[in-house]
Amino acid sequence: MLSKKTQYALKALGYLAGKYGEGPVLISDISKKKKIPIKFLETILLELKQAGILDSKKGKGGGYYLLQSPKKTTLARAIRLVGGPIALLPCVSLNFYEKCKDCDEATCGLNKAMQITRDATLKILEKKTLAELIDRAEGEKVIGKL
Amino acid sequence: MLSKKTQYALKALGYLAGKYGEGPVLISDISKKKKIPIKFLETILLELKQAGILDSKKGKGGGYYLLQSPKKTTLARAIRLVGGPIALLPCVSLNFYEKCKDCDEATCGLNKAMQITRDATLKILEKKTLAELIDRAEGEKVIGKL
DNA sequence: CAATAGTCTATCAATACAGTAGACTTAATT
DNA sequence: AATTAAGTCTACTGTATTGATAGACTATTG
Repeated sequence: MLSKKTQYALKALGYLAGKYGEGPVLISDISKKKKIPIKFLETILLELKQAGILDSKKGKGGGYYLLQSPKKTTLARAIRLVGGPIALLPCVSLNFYEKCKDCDEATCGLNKAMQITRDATLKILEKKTLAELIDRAEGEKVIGKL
Repeated sequence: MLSKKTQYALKALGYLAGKYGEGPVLISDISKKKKIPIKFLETILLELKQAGILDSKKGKGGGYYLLQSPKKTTLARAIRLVGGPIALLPCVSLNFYEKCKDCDEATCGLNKAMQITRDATLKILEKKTLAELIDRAEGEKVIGKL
């Protein structure tokens, strides 16, 4: 399960994707439209900025916006940035690998099964992008432009 | 990420799969071989018994054993029993579904992406069984028999 | 009856998760 | 320069979940 934080992050990114090219979007706007507690959202957006996928402008007329076209950022990347590993076990994680103590990966059946699962999941999450997160009721105008 | 509990459960089940048909296996045996804290393991095995995938015998010569051939129990089932949902979001979970408040599943991009991911994951976990968890260094003798 | 082995009840510490408060900085507008 | 709008930073806090343990109890075998 993705944490609430990760869910909020993806929702917010989807919203920003729908507004890509329209300049900075207010935190409070995202918060209202996506029903995300504003203070929590602040910390999430900041984290995404520091990770280099968002940028922001301070002061009047400020807000957050995607640095790149929504199609440039995969869901796998977004999830990893705020939510950590995608794999089901540390010993099969590509980005957060940790060796299993007391079990030989070469012969461990669990390791192999989880590796295959991970590959199937990644095949999708590395292909899908923030553009896919745009709500189909709201974002029709933008989707064509990408 | 699977919880420690789920990992332990899968390891234990893999071990029992390797001993299928050899009678009851001691908790302490599983604990030692798979390096699982014995008291924690006790509660896990009990849970698996109550869920109907293991059975046990008390007293001398007792222990735990699989009720059915390892090939009869899928990894998806085992994971759900002790670890809960496999899907990444409640709103795309088949067994632990919860409606998203404030978001329409028909148009939500996130919902759709996570549904596709879930399907890919399940396609594997519903096919793989406890037999696949048998350590390839230990279980050679048994695998042929299944 | 003694020894063995699973079962039940209760509890605990540590961590992660979800969320909040408030002071502070930066930028645009008047 | 003053005002206002907006993001940034520091520091909490409560709750739930996770991972684990202790000890008494029950059932079975020889």
